[in-house]
Amino acid sequence: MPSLQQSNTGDSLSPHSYRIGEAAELSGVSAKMIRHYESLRLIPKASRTSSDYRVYSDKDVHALKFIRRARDLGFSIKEIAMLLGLWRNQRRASAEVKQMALQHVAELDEKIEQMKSIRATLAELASHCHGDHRPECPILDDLSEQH
Amino acid sequence: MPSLQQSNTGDSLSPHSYRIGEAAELSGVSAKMIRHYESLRLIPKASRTSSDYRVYSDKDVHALKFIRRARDLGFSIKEIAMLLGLWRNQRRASAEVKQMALQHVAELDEKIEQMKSIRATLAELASHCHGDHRPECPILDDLSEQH
DNA sequence: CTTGACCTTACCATGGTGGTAAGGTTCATG
DNA sequence: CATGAACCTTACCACCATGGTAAGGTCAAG
Repeated sequence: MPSLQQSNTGDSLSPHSYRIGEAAELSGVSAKMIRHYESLRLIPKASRTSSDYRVYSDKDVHALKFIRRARDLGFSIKEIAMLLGLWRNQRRASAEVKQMALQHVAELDEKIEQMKSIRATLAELASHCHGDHRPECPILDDLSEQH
Repeated sequence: MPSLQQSNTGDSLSPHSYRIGEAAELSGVSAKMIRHYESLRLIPKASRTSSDYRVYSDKDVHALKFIRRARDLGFSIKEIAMLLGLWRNQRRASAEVKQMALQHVAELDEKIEQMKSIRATLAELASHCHGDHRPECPILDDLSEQH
């Protein structure tokens, strides 16, 4: 009975309250990870009902979506902590954000190049492998050679 | 003093014995990881000196190099376990190996595409960000939008 | 005999996520 | 009002691959 249900009267007039499961569904971040992010102090401690259930506002859900999106874009938790700081900060300087994004792009480029190179090596090895019942296999031969 | 040093008489006539540090240096796999691989049964338990030091042969070092190379090519421990099995197996069938390699190539392709897409999104966002002292920042705006 | 470089085991950390167990709460239905 | 389903709570353990540290044993050279 305490406070939570704000009467589902159909109107979605601003700040609803959500329990963790609803917040998870709305934000796309699992309940598990919401608690985890709280423990990492990525998001503030949620307020609680009298029975200790976590309560989230629309604003909280919004922040969770922000995090979700940033994770999808490959930002680490630490980077997201910084982005959230800049986001919440009124006098946020776009320079910092841009710099982070560009650095991230550079890191991605490096990883992509690495993976492409590995991919090419593997594909090359596979192309020389008969792939039948015969024991000869250039892939294993390559692996067992001295590099 | 027991048994290990096989007299460094310059000749590299076959199976030398190595302690874990040497095996690590020769194979490119850290001592830490050699022990780890042993605990995972990826490699057989090393024989020991009377003072419990692990002892490795040239053949062992060769296997470690195999593992190292396979890791460099992005194979997981489980995959490497399979590859090692096929490698050590006389009647190794190249079909299995080729199939693993090609599947790995396909997974790499998928990951590369994902990363490229993320990279493009980020670069696009960054290109619209002034990157100066102004607070406007399309990157943060995108992150905080509903997706 | 001491010193330093090596080895041993056993533990903890990372990052991001999933699972499970054991218990409390809320609500609808019988 | 009692029961059960669906939710919530905390506290653990797991992955994968790797690095670190601590506390101790061993060995060769000085």
